[in-house]
Amino acid sequence: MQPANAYAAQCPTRLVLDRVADKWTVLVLGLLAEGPLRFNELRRRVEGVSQKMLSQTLKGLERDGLVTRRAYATVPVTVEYRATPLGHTLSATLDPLRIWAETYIAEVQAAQRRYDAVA
Amino acid sequence: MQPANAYAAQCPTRLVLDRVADKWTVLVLGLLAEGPLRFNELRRRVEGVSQKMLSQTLKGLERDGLVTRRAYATVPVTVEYRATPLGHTLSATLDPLRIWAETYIAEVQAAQRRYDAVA
DNA sequence: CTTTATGGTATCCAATGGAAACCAAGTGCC
DNA sequence: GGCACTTGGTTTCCATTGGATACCATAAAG
Repeated sequence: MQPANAYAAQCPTRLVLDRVADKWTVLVLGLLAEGPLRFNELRRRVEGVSQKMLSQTLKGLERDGLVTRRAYATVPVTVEYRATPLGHTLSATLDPLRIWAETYIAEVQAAQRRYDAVA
Repeated sequence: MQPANAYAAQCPTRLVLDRVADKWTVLVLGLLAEGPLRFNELRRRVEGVSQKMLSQTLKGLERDGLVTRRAYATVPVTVEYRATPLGHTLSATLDPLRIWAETYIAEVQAAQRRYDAVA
């Protein structure tokens, strides 16, 4: 088995990076790392996500073993999502990304204004 | 000014997260953090990236102040890209993501096989 | 009897991504 | 002289994706 190398096109790491380097994944997993949430609660908290994309994102996260889904036979049905231990390790590495965005947003926007002024 | 919050739809942080949570951005910036590279060298190293997407990714990174572009009037023209200090801070926060992917790839793939076996 | 809530799926259209062709300028090759 | 090859792109076209909207079953509340 070859060493993992995300820069090689056929490396399976690339597939994982694809899934992980995704806007909704970062946001959804970030919330689930704080505690379990239900579908519509996630939908309200992650502003702008459509039902389709949230459903799709959660399915992907579940398939990757990052999130578990539990349905309760209440009425209406209750479905609870929570991060697995593996999901928590990923969320922990994604936290700095959200923090970076919030920290350097002003610098990035200033750079954008400079760039756009020239062009 | 409101505090940055990536979960709010209108928050500019969301825009930054969009750009940053991108496959090609992660890979390209990761290489440029190691040292300056030319366009076609990047293209060869980031396997599978098309000229269009590489060009687009680099333009975005430049606009965000994460990468600088320098053209030399050689023949054929030489264009060199390098990470800015800001770009280095982002790359440093993205490194753990690539490392996570390479570390846990086996676990993720095992989870996928389990999931697919049930379905 | 209509509205509300749950957690989705189905459908449609716009936007995005990728493959391939094309471009200019100059150098080497035959 | 003429063809191919290099650089760093842009353009064009088509397939895939994303998002908005409508729809579904079930049951409780008003």
